[in-house]
Amino acid sequence: MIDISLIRENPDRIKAACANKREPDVIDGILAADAERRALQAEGDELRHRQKDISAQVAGAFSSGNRELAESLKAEAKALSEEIKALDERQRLVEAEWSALLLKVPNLPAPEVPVGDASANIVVRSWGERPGFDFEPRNHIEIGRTLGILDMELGAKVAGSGFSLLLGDGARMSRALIALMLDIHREAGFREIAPPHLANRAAMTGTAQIPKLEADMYHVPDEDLFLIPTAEVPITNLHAGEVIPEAKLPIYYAGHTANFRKEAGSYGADTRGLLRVHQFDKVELVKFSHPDRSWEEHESLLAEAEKVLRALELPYRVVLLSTGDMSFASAKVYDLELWASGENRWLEVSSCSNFLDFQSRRANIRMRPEDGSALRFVHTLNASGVALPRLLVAIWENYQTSRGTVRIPAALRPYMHGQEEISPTV
RNA sequence: GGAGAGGUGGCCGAGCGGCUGAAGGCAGCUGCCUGCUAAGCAGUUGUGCGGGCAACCGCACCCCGGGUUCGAAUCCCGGCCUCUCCGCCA
Repeated sequence: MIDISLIRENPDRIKAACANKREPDVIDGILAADAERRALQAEGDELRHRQKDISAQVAGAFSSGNRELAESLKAEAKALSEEIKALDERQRLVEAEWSALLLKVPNLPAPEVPVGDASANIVVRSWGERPGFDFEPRNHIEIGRTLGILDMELGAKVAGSGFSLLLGDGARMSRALIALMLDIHREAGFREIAPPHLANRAAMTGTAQIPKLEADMYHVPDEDLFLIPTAEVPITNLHAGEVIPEAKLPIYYAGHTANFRKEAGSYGADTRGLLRVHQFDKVELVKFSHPDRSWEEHESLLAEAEKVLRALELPYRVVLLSTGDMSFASAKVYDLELWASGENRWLEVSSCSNFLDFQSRRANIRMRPEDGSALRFVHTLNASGVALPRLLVAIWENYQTSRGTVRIPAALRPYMHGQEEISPTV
């Protein structure tokens, strides 16, 4: 969340950020609640001070045998105690309102982020050549059906519409890609994590899925648990409530999980095949950074995600998202988009975000500086490295042949026992 | 799922309902001392909120949330977590 003192000192700047991020403006409500909260606390502290003082005199009065004085002090303290209780109740309500509103304020976009909607996004660079074909390239749904490696109907049969099901070499390729990606990241110092696929409400609030995205997550009511929409949630919350010694930073983690998203309201766009499904695998990269060095860490994190696409020799571009297109919690986001020849368009396979101290304030993740100065919030970052379904789409569509087969990228062959091609299964 | 034990500061560990933000030890920091290392002596070392330019002052925090009481780390209730035993199970 945003530092309350920043809101007090510069409300207009926060309001502008809300507008640019297309988020409702709750700043005036926060300022009002904040003022009331502070007044109530000052009043309560003063009453508690007096109450403590009188209480302390009770024992003395008793031991010196002055019963009457003791009883009158008790009565006085009792009256104060009731006054305090009433005040506490009001303070609790005001504070609940205050913090609920505070959780709805988005992070501030970094200065270099273009203001506007998706049309203001900037293509930072491109890599690789789009493949040429001397035939009409097919899309991944046709390829999947022909090769017997993807069956959306079966996914719908056992779970529902929007659940994919990979078969045979499709499932194998998915597994191989996960291994390849984790190996790449391990090489770069990312510690592998296999976290729970469910997370509690506190964790979801810490990384800011709650409150904004609560309705988009699958929920287990009995335990108040949520199926994770990204491994960012369990991994970032690994250090929730901790104070990390400065020397331990930065910390890098990589984890593979399934991810679950209702995708409510997104019907009509990208609904075909693997482009937008309710459950998908992803390798996620998470960094805990020294607060003074997160911008360098952001660039190197982007480069880390790019490694995967380069290893697989897939043409991609890097897009700097505008204020209106970026996520609630982020200060700056690069998207990685793969070219998919059958879809004939770019597909987002990774978001690489710097959250600065936005998540660490919520999850209370701090750093103890070596020079003994005050604790500071660390910075958190994450990137997909990368999402599986659209990666499969791009590989199948870009590596398809006129014979109807799919060549396996060279880097992936060692992970598939040297297999070079996926052919139709009978 | 059933039965029991327990959750105190960076760590270990004490704590008759009041003078305990919390003994003692360890670790850390600062001085002093010692020809190196070690030892020794003295002091010091939590976090958050509110107020003040500031030294500082007030309040809160002994897993979390309620309750009893003039007063709770200490008593009562609920929850969470850890450990042991039994049952069940990939």
